[in-house]
Amino acid sequence: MTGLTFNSWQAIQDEVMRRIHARVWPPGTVIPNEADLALEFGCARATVNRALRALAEMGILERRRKAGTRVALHPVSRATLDIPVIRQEITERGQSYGYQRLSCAILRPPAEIARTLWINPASDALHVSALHLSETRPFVIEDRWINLTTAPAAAAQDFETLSANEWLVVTIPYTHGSIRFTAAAATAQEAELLCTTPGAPVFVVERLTWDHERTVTLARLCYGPGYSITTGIGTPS
Amino acid sequence: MTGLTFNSWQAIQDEVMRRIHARVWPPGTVIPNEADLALEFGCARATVNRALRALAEMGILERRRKAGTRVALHPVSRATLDIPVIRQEITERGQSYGYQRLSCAILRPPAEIARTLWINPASDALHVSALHLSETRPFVIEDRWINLTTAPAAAAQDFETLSANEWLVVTIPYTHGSIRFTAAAATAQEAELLCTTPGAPVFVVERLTWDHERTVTLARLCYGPGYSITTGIGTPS
DNA sequence: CAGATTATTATGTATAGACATAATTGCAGA
DNA sequence: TCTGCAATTATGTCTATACATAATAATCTG
Repeated sequence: MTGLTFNSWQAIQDEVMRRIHARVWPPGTVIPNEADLALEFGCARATVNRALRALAEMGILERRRKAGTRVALHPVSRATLDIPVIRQEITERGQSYGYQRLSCAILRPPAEIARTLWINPASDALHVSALHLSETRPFVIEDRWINLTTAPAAAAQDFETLSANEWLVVTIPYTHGSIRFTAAAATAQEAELLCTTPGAPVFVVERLTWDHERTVTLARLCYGPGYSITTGIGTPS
Repeated sequence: MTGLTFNSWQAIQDEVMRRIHARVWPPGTVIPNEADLALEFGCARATVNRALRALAEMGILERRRKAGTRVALHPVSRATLDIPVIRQEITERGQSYGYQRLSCAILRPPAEIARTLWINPASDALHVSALHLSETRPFVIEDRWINLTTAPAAAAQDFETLSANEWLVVTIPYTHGSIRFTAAAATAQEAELLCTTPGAPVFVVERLTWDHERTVTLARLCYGPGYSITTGIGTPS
């Protein structure tokens, strides 16, 4: 008996975390139910629910109706990354942003692109490639295909001064998507644009976005050597 | 007046999303307050709060006390990645897992490592390097330094059959940490271990974990060519 | 008029009670 | 014994009300 009453959901969260850390509730343990915990902590069940739900969202607890709440066996660390618009990514580092369009054309996409975008391989799509600069130095190559069925307004744009990256976020909303991170060797063309040598390791981000049932755009962002993404993990506490 | 009543927080969330998409509330708009929305939707304020809070966590809305709730200007896409234990990462792909320890020794860490781990450069730390295999093929090189002040029990382990990766998660808890993703060129040693050529692009993940005020471990995971991390973005809807 | 103080307001959170829902458990019938 | 239905149970959620808190707006004072 602690005798103390925890009256905020944060305090309850901390106490639950403390017990998990202290191995009072080792991984795999089914912890007492909400009603019992509420009684022990001297608070309402809703408050306990709030605390446990937040921990479940972080991947520390696993909850299932009727089965109860258990401490996750493999506490996978969950990292949330914010992927800003490229301009923002650069200006947030206190550097000046530059943009240079390389090409913009409506053309027949390669078979693989057509398949990924779920469009008829015989129909056209908008292809835009551009270079984003940080302090006059090349930062990232943007190679993008836009589904004109979903975003017909894109055909009227030339993306000469405004990047497709920015135009899309303020014009064509998306409901969901997927993102992929890889390391690749720079092609001859990429190397030249990024002022590096062919075969140099580049960080590649591929994004595919959807608006409900339709694909919006497929973007391949190719970051030069030295680029890294950093974020925090674990309980922000 | 819609006349319809939205009685679940999910329905309210959907309706708010619909209005944002339909540009009824374009980016930057301050939306009506919770009380008014509750009245309009015919539900309790707590229900509206639940819906809006979830959207704020996703980065779609920005909320501040008194100032109100506004639609985010730059809807940064937020991706949450689950970083599992390496064994799990491999077995979840339906492949067999193999482990091979390369070295394990208590020694004086390089200056940079000591600084990152916040330990006295004159004191020792535990260094472990290992190779994780997927279907007998090299998958990732683990190069790790463990702070023996925080995890003294690690000194008694030889990590011959159980990887430090797994031993740590079940033995030494951590409260928070940071993670970094980069592309790098394989060194001669890394190339040999990963059965590739020196200079080949490798995907590098660096993780530093803390337990309250003390560092626990610094791990560098070096994934062979072809490796990629994929995750979803946007509203899981 | 500047600066400090107070009022207002929107979000944040707690509570008690109720009902909804999913999933397990156990019982009953074939 | 196996199958299927029903009881149980823990989480999930909604409501109405209340108070806390932070930040802005308004007001008062030197």
